[in-house]
Amino acid sequence: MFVSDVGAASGPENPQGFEASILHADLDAFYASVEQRDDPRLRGRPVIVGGGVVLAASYEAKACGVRTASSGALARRLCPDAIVVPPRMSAYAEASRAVFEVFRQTTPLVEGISIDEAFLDVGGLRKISGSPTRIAAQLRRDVREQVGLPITVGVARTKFLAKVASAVGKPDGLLVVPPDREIDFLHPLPVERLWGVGKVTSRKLHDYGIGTVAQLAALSERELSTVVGPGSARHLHALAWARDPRRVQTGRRRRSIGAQHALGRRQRSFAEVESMAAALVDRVVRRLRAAGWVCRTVVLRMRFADFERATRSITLGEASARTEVVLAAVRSLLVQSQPLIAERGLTLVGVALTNLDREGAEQLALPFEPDTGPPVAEVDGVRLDTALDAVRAKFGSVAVTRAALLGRDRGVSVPILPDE
DNA sequence: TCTGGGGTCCTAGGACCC
DNA sequence: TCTGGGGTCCTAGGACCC
Repeated sequence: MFVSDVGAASGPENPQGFEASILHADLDAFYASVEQRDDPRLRGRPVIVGGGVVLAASYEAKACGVRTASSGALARRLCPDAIVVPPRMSAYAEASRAVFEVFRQTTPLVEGISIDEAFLDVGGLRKISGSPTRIAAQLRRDVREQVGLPITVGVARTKFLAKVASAVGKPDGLLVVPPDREIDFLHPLPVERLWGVGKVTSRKLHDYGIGTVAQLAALSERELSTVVGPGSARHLHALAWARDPRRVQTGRRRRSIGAQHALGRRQRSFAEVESMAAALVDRVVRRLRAAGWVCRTVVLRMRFADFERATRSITLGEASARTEVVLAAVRSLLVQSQPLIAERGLTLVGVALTNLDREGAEQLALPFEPDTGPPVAEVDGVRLDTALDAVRAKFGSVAVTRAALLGRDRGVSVPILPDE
């Protein structure tokens, strides 16, 4: 029904402004494909990346019903022949860099969405590189030849349609949605294809008798808002009628940076939790500094035995990338949350830094904190970097008062909270 | 089935300021 | 005794995505 190969794509295209010139390029089963590329024995066989939870499944494994994010136990039951390999994050990061290099050879207008997908605007390239469809086909060949990975590309007039097109075109495909076929393409699809419809919204819609995009589109925005609220209604109604004015944006800056660690069901002492949080802080501020950022808000993420989540946050008086400042904030949030943790049992602890900003070098020159070098201490089985020890040595504790964090007290001579 | 590790965006109430 | 309006920031939570 729709163009799915280059040969069929050479028909007349629409006038400027209505042209399908946005590409959504999405690597297929990315981590698993990298593994199959690097180990010939894995080719053609079901491959699962990750142990406890499936991070990626090759298409051979997907054929057995294995899905990303399903539990490893279930995956092995569904697909006993699958080869399970541990993730090699640095290999994926390297592959991603190479693929994005190909993207940028194609057009400077590249908006990265994640490690394995991006939008490309090729609207102005017709004279140089040909039609968007031709460019998309060439891009797929280039990625295959230069990086050795399969990639699916969706081509459409809007980002959302391009994204849906690549999802429908998978694996290893090219799908073009011509502007005059958009509604025909979109309306038969299940509502879950709409960006912003997950588990909760999907249930609400189905309870209301809405299963397809066409059914959703038939509702007035007002009626839809009684089902999903005004914000979602506006957004979903627009998408269902193929309205999506967002442009491809280069150089979008990130909003937060974080690290987290699942703890399992075993009861942990508060000191143990604290040590893990300190290790997370260590990791995340290193990344922060390596990127040349400072943060102003520190968020403690928690998940409990019943899988409910909670966050607690604190905004600093002054942006910082200093380990001891972030550590003190996290410590204070942990102390604040201690009753909650004691009552509900912690199964995940995470630290996120938001309100990010670029900062000058003077902020990064720190009195006692090497930016590199191995962690030197081990507390409760968690390796810490020297900064924490320095803080402990200096203050006898890594907790400072909230007032100090908020910048109302200056310097290091702040009152210290009791360690217990 | 029993759950990892990274993110984004939106909403809403309260504090605070003018 | 009765009592405005608007704006920004902070905090927390919810939903969603890969």
